[in-house]
Amino acid sequence: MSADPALRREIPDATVARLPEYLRTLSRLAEDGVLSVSSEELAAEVGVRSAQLRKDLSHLGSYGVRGVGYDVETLALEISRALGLTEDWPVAIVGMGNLGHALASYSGFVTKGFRIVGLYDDDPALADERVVGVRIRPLRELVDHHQVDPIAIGVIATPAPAAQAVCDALVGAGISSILNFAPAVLSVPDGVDVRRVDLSTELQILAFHAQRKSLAAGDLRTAVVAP
Amino acid sequence: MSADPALRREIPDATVARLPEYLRTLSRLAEDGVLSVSSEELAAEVGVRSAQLRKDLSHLGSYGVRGVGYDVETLALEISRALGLTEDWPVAIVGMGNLGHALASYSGFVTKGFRIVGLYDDDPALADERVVGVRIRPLRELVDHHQVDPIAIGVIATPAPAAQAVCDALVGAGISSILNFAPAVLSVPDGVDVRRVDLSTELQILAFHAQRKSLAAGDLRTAVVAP
DNA sequence: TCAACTTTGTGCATGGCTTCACAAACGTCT
DNA sequence: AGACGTTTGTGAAGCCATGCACAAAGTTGA
Repeated sequence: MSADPALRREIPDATVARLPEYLRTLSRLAEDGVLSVSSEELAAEVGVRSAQLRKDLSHLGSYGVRGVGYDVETLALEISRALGLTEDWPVAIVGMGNLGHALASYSGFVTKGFRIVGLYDDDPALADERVVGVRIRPLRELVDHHQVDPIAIGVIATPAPAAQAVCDALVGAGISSILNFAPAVLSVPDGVDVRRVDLSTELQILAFHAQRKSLAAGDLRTAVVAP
Repeated sequence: MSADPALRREIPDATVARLPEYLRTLSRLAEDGVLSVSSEELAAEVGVRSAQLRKDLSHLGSYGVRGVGYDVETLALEISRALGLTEDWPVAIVGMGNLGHALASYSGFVTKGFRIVGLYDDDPALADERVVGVRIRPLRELVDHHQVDPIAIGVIATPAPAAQAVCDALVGAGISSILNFAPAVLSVPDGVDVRRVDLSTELQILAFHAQRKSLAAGDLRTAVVAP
């Protein structure tokens, strides 16, 4: 017998990025009372090819039954395990402006797997306000909090100029997983993971494709440029 | 002489996704009074390899000077042109809960290139409220608005169950670029671009890496599983 | 029990992206 | 004017991810 492949082998980043999507869809199917799905059906729901789905799942182990498909509950559990969602991860949000408030009350957060344990902002106007049952505190209190009740993931929702300083504070406190909503590139030591979510980057990518479409749709600008 | 490569050749998706980052960094350098950068310097700022930066830029044309580097202003302008940001794109946001409010007042929006022209929500409690100078209206008024004053990009910030219906409404009105913040996979006809930003997906990816780190750091779970 | 049918798991080919390494091109200094 | 040092732009190689196609493995029905 071999050990769980999820814990031994390397899972490609591209696969990891798709697992949350599979999990979400499986959860919805489970709620709808669906007991079993084929790779073809699940792939159609998620919007990927069935071969890709099967290859992705093969990195976790072999949880399907040939001729039948996958048991929805089992597969959801195995993906949860692979992602590390069988226990809750404590999350702190720094920067409680509009975005911070939105994130704190976002339903996705309450989803199994994550728990908000700290909200931080140095603006005195926000001090002691409560959001989803957690009190907003000044950032300097984060270190003490982390020592008593460890924080696994730090979310930065401050304006861009403050982001690096906040990041340094988080890293200094010993937090090594950071989700950054500020439009800034953070420099961190090795071993710290940063993921960035940036609204304006996404808009700009959409603008690029929109421009291509409008040019392709008979706009004559290319012809004007060429002699 | 050939026409602008940005308008004739295909720019790889991976490159397009990095251009906004280059542009943001160049804008910051320009504000700091920097006139010229080498690919090495700019790549270090952005966090990519210099060879990658040069290859990315080569898809736009040849705007560098050998032995010197790139003129900051010129390069910023050319990237703006390639992304289609030399004119403003009208944006509408649907769903004005916490997230919608945060997006509307997000500074990234006001950045050159985008302009909020419509805010929509069917909740009567929000009707006629003004955010950043724009009045919130019921979604059914979007079609009329779009006919008078075209909307290029639609942003969906509703809860997941409403997302597909809102998407259908946007597509029906003739909008073909959509940014989706709801945790749902949208099905759209060919020719419509959808980009999704999902908080919980990002958190789950972080959780995966955090778990790997904690396992690698001497946790004995793998040893227990193996015989 | 056995044949027919379904669906998984995966070797292999294909395509795209990243990285390397270097010639070509430019400025500078003598 | 010419040699030298620097930096770009790009062919070529390597790497990773995707998609194809099929054998293996399971179920169903007779």
